[in-house]
Amino acid sequence: MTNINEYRRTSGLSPEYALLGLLEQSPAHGYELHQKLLENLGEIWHASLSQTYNILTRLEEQGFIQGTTQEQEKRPAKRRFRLTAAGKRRFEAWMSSISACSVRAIRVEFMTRLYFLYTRDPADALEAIQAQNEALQAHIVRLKERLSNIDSGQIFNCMGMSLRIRQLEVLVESLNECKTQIPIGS
Amino acid sequence: MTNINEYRRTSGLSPEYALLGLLEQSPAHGYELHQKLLENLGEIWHASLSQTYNILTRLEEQGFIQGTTQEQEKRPAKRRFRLTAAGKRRFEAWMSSISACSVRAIRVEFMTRLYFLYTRDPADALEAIQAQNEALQAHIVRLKERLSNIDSGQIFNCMGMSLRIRQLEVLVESLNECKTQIPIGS
DNA sequence: TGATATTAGTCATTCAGTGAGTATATTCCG
DNA sequence: CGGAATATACTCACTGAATGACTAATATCA
Repeated sequence: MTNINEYRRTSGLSPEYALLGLLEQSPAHGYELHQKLLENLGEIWHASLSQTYNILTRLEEQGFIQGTTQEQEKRPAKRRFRLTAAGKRRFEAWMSSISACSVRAIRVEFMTRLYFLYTRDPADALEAIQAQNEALQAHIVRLKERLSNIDSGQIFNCMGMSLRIRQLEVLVESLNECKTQIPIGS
Repeated sequence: MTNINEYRRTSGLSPEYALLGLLEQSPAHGYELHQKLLENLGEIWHASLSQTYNILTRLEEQGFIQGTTQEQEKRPAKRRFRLTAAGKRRFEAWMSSISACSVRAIRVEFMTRLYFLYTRDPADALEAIQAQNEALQAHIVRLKERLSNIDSGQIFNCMGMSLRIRQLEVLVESLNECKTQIPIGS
């Protein structure tokens, strides 16, 4: 039960979980992971190759993945990574969590989760949208309350907040539309 | 003409320019700047006090601001910052630039610029909205083209892109509404 | 009188993200 | 057939965003 370092902050939004998710599907080396990321989530994340390696290095230091070096005669060594038990736990915890209620977190992190949920079972994806939308709506209510407390003379604070609220409201609509685009078994 | 370091990348979105702008209004020390930021743009930026100091330190290293240490008997020294000529140039360049066409950049960076433009001359703010909106619309067109080139089997790439486009479209609407909320002389 | 808030700041650390560089193998084009 | 481009595979050093813990003094209120 080596759960050293297991509870770090839930990430400031990097493709970290996407990498864990890809590794959960099958072990791979960095270059390969970068390719898959581009292919499957390329419009969502924009990680450079070296950024990908950075994250992999960190994940290994934290014990979520483990790389085995494959020496190759002539060519430089490759590293094939696989998920550790701790990594699997981290990924699963993330899969059943809810994203922060910010436009970016939803568009990027939540969409990624949706992708992995969907590849397991489309029904899970629909459920996740439901849950996320409820969280979003609750958040919108809080923000509206906050907006009403801002001195209306502070027009830029008001505008900034209104703008944010409007974006979140549209996000809810968009997620509902997404539901209709996810093909389910039925 | 000391323009060493003058053309760095246009910032990955930190309250940097907000600080320059506040200093352009009048010299101040870090704590004070942090207060003003909270008051005037608190719903837009969320910089901690130490983050504010970090940025001030960097801006000084880069020669955009200059601090004079005021020794005080008993209390630790204060630093009062003022804008240098290079800092003034940097700020002005930013003031007449256009923000990146991302939701966050608009909600945060552009709104900040709007605030400073407005405090100078509300008419400038209206003009800036116009320019920014045109850039946004052009960007939306590009993104739509890109969307149409994504293999429609890549449903998550498609959804991510559609979502982003929708957000930007709403942003354009919102900015137009902002125009009506900005009181002008007339 | 003691607790708490305000003013004013430093320091160390983690993580995001970029750009340049290294090295080899394959493939394509003329 | 040779050279150029492209794909594979990765390292390193850096800037910068952001947080949290810490220091230290004064003012204020109960």
